[in-house]
Amino acid sequence: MSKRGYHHGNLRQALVEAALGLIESRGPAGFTLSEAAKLAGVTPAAVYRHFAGREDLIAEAARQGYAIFADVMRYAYEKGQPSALASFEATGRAYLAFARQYPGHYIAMFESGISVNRTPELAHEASRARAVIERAADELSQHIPPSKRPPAAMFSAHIWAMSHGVVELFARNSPGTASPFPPEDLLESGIGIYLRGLGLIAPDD
Amino acid sequence: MSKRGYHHGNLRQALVEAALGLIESRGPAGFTLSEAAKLAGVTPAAVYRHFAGREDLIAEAARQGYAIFADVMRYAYEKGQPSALASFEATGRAYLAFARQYPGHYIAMFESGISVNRTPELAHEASRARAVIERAADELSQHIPPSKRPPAAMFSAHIWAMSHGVVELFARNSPGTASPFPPEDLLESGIGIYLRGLGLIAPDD
DNA sequence: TGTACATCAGTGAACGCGCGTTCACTGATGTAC
DNA sequence: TGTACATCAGTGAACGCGCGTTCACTGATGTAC
Repeated sequence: MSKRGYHHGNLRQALVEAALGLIESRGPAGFTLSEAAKLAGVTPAAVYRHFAGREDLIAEAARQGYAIFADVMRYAYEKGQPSALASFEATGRAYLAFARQYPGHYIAMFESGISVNRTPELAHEASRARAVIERAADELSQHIPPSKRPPAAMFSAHIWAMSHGVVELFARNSPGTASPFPPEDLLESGIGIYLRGLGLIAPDD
Repeated sequence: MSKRGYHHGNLRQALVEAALGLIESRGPAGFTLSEAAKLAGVTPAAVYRHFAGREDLIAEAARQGYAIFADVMRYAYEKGQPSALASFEATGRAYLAFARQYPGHYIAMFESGISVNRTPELAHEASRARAVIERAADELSQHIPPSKRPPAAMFSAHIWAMSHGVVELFARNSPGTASPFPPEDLLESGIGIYLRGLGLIAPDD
């Protein structure tokens, strides 16, 4: 807002933010290159100075989302240390917190239909995020007797799936469906029951 | 295919099926009224003899999806009777089976962005499906001591969330992400661990 | 400090396209007599 | 069985629209001297 004139200053980032706003308020299909340009106060053609096209803009929005996501998860993980259990639970909560706090990013990442391998940068950030969850799961799995220990990647997948399902089904103001419980409670209790099933927390809470 | 001529015969259903095919192969955004009409061998204008518009066609596709879904779930439920546990597990499996067998319907129902309350018929079928899952959860919850029994709606929500998450993250040929495990195994083991956490199946497999 | 100049971010007009939707129409079908 | 007629499913042309993308351009900015 400070600089006004022929040159924008930081159009690239302004476009990403406009795109995120549109995606958040109108859904992945409601996003339009032209409208993002208009929101940024610029002609559609100007977008091509910074991005190869429409898809490329979405990919960058998703990349920034994965970057934030990975940071948030890692922070939660570290805060839970040295307890493997606390770390694991914290990353689960962080997942939901991220989805609520950055809905535009979340949609760009998971609902826009763009491939995680579209650009190397995007793939890199995505795998960084995945690595945090898997490390948390791996440490936790050390506390299960090896004989009955499921692969760590499997229960990180379980938690990821439940988190994602809660977000998609119950955390969105999805039209017409009222959530029966606060999504935070739903996820927290779900993960709790799951961990009890793994013998990682006491059955008699 | 039997009747060819000026009148189509059963254009309404043909349009729904064309729409489902498009949604399945191109995603919810790739669906186009004009293209569905073309696929059905008809002018776009003809669609308006049977539907109020584009959205209305999608809503009908979703409605048919919920109708099948409810039937499939109920069948699984009944097959598992009189064991509450077997019924519950069967509905979980049926969820995934439905998603795989009717991908077009699944997308129309959960990813097209149309509200479940868009038409009374759609809302009706959707609540029928929900009722089956909730009944299965309710019966199962009878086997938990009342003092430590979570609301049935809560763990039907947990299972729904995990199922949906598995479908969205691991059961789609989602571009660029390879599933670490067969989704069926993932869901089966996830539900197993969860039920163990509720004390509904023995901790020692 | 002032001038000449290269750079390159953004303009504005234009494009071809497919979209959803409308409209007056046409002609196949089925029914009444 | 044959004819007249009402019905209404589908036609075909047209619409206005916003889209993503291209192109030659312009003018603000920053640098060299």
